[in-house]
Amino acid sequence: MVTIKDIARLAGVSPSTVSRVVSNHPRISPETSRKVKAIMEEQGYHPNVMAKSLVSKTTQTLGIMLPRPAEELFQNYFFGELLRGIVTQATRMNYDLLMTTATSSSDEVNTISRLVRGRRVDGVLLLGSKRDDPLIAFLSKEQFPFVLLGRSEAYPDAVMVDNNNVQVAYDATAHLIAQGHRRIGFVSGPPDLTLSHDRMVGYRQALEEHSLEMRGEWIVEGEFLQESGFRAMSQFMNMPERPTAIVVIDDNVAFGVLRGLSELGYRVPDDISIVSFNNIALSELASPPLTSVDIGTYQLGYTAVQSLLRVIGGEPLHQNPVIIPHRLIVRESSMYPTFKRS
Amino acid sequence: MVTIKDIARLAGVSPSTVSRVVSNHPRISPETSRKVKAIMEEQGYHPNVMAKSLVSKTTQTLGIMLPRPAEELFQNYFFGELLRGIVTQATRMNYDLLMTTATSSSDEVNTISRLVRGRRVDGVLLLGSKRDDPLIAFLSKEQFPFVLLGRSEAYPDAVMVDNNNVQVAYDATAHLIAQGHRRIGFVSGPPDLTLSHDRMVGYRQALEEHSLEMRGEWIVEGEFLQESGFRAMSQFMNMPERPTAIVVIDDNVAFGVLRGLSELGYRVPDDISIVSFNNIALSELASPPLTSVDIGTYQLGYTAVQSLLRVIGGEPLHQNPVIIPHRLIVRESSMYPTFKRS
DNA sequence: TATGCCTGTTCAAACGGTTGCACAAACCCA
DNA sequence: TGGGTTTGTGCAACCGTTTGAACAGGCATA
Repeated sequence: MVTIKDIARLAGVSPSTVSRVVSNHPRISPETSRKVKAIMEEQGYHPNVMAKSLVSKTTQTLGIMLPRPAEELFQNYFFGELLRGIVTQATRMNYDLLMTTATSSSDEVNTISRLVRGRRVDGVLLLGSKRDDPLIAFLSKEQFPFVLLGRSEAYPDAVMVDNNNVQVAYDATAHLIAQGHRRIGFVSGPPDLTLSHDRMVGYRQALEEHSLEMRGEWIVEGEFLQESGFRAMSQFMNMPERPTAIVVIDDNVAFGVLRGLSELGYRVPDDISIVSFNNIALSELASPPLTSVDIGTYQLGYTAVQSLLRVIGGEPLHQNPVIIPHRLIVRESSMYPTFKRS
Repeated sequence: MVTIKDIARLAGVSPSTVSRVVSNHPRISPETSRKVKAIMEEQGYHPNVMAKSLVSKTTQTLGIMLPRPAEELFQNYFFGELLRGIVTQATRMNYDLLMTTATSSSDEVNTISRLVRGRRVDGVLLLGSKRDDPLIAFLSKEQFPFVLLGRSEAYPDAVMVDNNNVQVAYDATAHLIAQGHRRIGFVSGPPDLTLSHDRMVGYRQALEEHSLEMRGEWIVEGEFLQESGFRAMSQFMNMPERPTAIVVIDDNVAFGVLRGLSELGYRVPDDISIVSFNNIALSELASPPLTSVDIGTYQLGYTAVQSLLRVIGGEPLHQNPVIIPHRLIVRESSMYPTFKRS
């Protein structure tokens, strides 16, 4: 392992001089700089990152905490796209990414506290938030830089990047109503997630504003898995008065819904219409192609990193939360009247 | 920031004693240990990771280098599942994961050299390998612990975790032959990837052994993207003598193939049969469900971490490369004769 | 009672850098 | 020509830990 001292010795200067060459200190003579740089190059010297951050108290690393259970997340295209946004922006800004996950949810705070108090990272990105999230509580109390990809009611001062998920769900539901549907169901995600909650609120709001019936049995809560969608369908379709359209919390779940319906012998959108959220690449390739709300997943990740770096740098935020715009992409799965007419 | 010195002062002992309490040194009296631990707890003390690794020369961190272009990878379910295997095993073994990617392919070696020479990580996981990969060359030369998720001909001593991709493709192709197909095409990935190369070899081997015709125009190379599959179809289906079955490099690409065929008005498997690789969760939900080779993606990631930790620990490897078993999952997309008969 | 061995703790150096301060040499200008 | 300023470099302290060596006191053994 070649260190700064080795370079110094070989160049016949002191370690401090080498250090200053590396950091382009203005008072280094061009000649020395050239000589030292040549030797560094020749020896393949890179400053030891640990030593550096020990004195600079900065790591050029962002922590990303995968929520529990991580399994669910990984099986979702959504995650890959989000991660892409995160990695792209972090790399561009010369930051590395440290990924951790806890082995159990009771271990979550411990895991992050290791990162934070061990000064392992300069800031933390929280992917998704529970409605009462101990991680947010911890990071707030520690006054450690973090950004929440999502929303927290309990900590309105937390820096957040999110969609307006109430509006997102409202738009999706309103679209179905505009298509003539009057009985609309909702396949939701885990109820303790802010995301599920917000979308549920939007769905309810849309029904209410149009004075449509809201039935408890038309709402099913599950996971972000295809299975959940699949199971929800056997529940729904056995009802005497079943919905004619369904809002689904996530495309992945919607794939399960489609499969469930096809196994039960129903056709989409003729027998029942579907809209879902996130608009992953495959939505377009489903049969039928899924109507879905594009929530700007890549931009979500990208922006979150941007905000986090701002927090770390102590720069002011223009606004909080940052709301990423969404857009309803209408495809065949919800083209009920039009489709039937044609 | 509370340091070991603060704890020492509050407990009325020396920093070395605190350090020894943390590491459960046998010569610490139970009483001291109790006292110090109480104070650590009260102060929320965690050892500074940087300082620790500066002296221990170990980081408890694994680097994972995302290949260029990262975009392609992220759009693939395959990646999420692989990452899940990696994260799970790393977390279980108390290692963190550092993700980097290069901004350009010329920057790849630089990026990894920063990690390696900066002693930022204890070992590196290389996801996928090009046939002549400068990263492998670099890591080999540096004698830095790394594991290749894939295969390298140029560096047979590198530690590798891989499928037998020749056999994988052979099995898939042989299955089509067994179904009665005689004209079989291949939609491949980027030719410089070992993966594409190996699967191409397996495909060729199967054809050869059954004395089937091998036509250059029946082979198309593309990216791991749906678009590639889509485009390949317009090429194939315009040929006077087109294949009756196609082997596709990846499920994601196969989705594009399916869409292409459906837009051109062909039915699968009646008009043309499809088999592909990786067996991502959605293969089952495609229409028709995709025949695909399950390559044990999760296990691939999981095992790679295991191997890497073994290399880092200087433990002997039982075998190299470690070959993860695969299994052909036959679904409707290749059920040509059966399907037609029924 | 002197000797050696535990036991529990402290001391100080080391890990590989950064940086404020000191200082010598060169330069400038009156 | 002498004072002040600038320029280029070195010294030494410091970041927060670990760890080998030293050491003081207690205990057992001969």
